[in-house]
Amino acid sequence: MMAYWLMKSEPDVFSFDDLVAKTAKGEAEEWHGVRNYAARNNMREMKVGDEAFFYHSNIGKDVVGIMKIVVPAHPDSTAELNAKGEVVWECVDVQSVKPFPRPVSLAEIKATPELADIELVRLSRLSVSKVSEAEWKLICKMGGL
DNA sequence: GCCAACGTTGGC
DNA sequence: GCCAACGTTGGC
Repeated sequence: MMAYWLMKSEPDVFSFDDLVAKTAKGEAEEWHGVRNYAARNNMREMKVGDEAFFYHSNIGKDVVGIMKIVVPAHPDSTAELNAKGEVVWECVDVQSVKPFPRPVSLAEIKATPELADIELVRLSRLSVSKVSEAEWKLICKMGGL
């Protein structure tokens, strides 16, 4: 079964446009740098073909587009090993699917009663969160898709 | 720049 | 295993 996700990135570090440019060249982006177990566990659950919202945190604070998982969870090449020499941190690889004609802001999401339970709001510090099918469809609609 | 919400660390 | 202290994220 297909699942939906939301992944945050600070656009001055890596933006949706950066992902679109990479995808246009036929490359995928390794979503490295996640150092939180709940976020990692979510990435471990992702399957190739799952779709995720790209959220710009700090700057913009809006959902700007859709991406897809193209490689399932694998060791994060930027992560250090733990004391036992084990890889603790993992990441998936993603490519862009399409931008939203109109970005959906965090303020709009918070102002929408149907989205009151979305993890983006409920677990505000989690950088990789789950999105229900109903939430996904509504946010796509709000974004003009 | 501040602060709330959480996660992590380390002493006991 | 508990909990205080501290660090980080991210919105405001």
